[in-house]
This record gives sequence, C-alpha cells and structure tokens, in this order.
Amino acid sequence: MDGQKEAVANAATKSAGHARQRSTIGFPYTDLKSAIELADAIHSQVGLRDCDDDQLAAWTKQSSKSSTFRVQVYAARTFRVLEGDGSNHRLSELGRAVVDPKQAREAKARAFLAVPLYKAVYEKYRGGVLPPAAALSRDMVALGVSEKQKDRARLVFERSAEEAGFFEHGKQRLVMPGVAYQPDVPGENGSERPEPEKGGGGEPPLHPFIQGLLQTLPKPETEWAATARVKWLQTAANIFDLIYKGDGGIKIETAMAQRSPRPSE
DNA sequence: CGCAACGGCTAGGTGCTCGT
DNA sequence: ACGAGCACCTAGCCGTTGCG
Repeated sequence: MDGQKEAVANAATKSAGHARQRSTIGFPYTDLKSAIELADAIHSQVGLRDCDDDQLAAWTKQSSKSSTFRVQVYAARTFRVLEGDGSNHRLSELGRAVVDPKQAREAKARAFLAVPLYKAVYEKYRGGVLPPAAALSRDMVALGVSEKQKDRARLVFERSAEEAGFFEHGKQRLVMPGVAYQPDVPGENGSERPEPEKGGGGEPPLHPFIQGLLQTLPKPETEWAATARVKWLQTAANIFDLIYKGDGGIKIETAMAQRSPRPSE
C-alpha cells in the first residue's frame, strides 16, 4: 500500500466529515443465494473437507484478494452456511443441509434467521404486513444498521427473504416457509437448538450427511468405477471423522487393486 | 507493549436495467 | 432519451490478533 496515497485519502475522508459509522447489528452485504453458491462450490469440490481462500475463490471464478469474494465469504458465515477460521473454510452443519435438496428448504429458512438483523425484523413483523421500503430501511437503522447502509441492508434482506422462501405469500408479508423449524438461533440468548422432530418415536433419523451419502450410492449390479468408489469411501471416511467421536484419519487409497473376496467365495 | 498482518466491514464509483 | 433503482465491484478504514 502506498502510504502517502493512504494519508491523502485519510485526510480527504476526515476533512469531508465522513465519519465512518459501524452497524451495531450483524447483517450480510450479499444475499443468501451468493452464500449458497459458496456452499455449493465447497460441496461439489471437496465435500465436507476444508478448503482455503485461493481454492474457494478459484472455484467461484474470483480472486481471493477481491473484496467481493471476502464480502461473499463474510455473508456465508453470517448466514452460518460456512464456518472456519481465517482463510480456511468448510461447510457448517447448516451449510450441509443447504446443499442437500431434501433439506434445503428448511435449511434456507434457518440460514435466513441466523442473521441477527433478519431475525429481529422477522420477530417484529411476524404475522403482520411489512412496511414500505423506506420505512423498512428506517426500521433497520433503528435496529442498528449504519445509516449509509440501510438501503443496501434492505435490498440484501429482500433478496435473501425471497431465496429463503419468506415471500411465498407476497412481498408484503414475511412468512416462515412451511417447515418444521422453530426460529431459534443456537447459542443466542440461551435459546436452545430446535429439535427436528418431536414425539415421533421409533428410530432417530439418520444424520443428514449419512443420508446424503447413501443417496449417492449406485444401485447394485451397476457399473461403478474404482476411482469413483475410492472417492465415495473417502467421503464416507471424512463424514465419519466429522460426526463420530474417536480417532479419525482414515485414508482410502486406489492402490487396493485386488477385489476383496465375497462372503460366499 | 508496540507493531504488523489480517480480516471484518463500509463507502462510493460505474454500468446496467427498466419504467416513464 | 432520461432518470431512478439496482447490481457489481474496488479501495481502504478500523478492530482484532499474533508475535517479537
């Protein structure tokens, strides 16, 4: 960075009286759709494993240095579909659900309400009619959004609500899509995690990862290339590492060229 | 404890779309 | 044609964290 140039920029900003105002409530600068794109990219490239900035940026045809990319990553974390530290990224539990077509609808609603600002707006207007754009922007300022960011916050809010299915009954009403989810954000205000099914009895449902994994399993008696099998098994190993306690680190290698004997043989 | 690096976040410019 | 609204993008401010 050119220090002199920066100093000039600082002076210009300060002399013009542009005091930077920071929002006091969390909200993303890009919409839920762009966050899901990142989740999709990670899911399709490395599944449940970690990736870094450069990889994720390349998969989404961006530069890891660009602020657009950084804002997108920040948004994905705000929606809680991605997690990680620094330049490391991985799918969160919510992110895994978002990329699973069977759970996407509920997961998107959860992601939407994971944003403090959106949850506050939802709580305020649930069951009622949303105000016009200008009034909604003002409400967002009252909730803690920076004055200069109110319109952007509202736009991103509206697009995200659309993506999450909250506008299924028209843009005048913010309605939780018909999913079995109670709008609680884990770890906030002592609220508890929503339980997926209550009083259902019987077998607990399989972990979403296991469900997703099983869905990708080819039918018996069909062709399944060894490399694809290794990939599948390695993914399974990674899932086991993630969801089960105990020592992990299982590594599947293509070197196992010989077929293991069938039980009947 | 001070400095540097990093990452979160904001401000604002540019170009496109769409309604009038 | 023109203006408003919007999407996309970059520059860079500022708080946090790690390290010597």
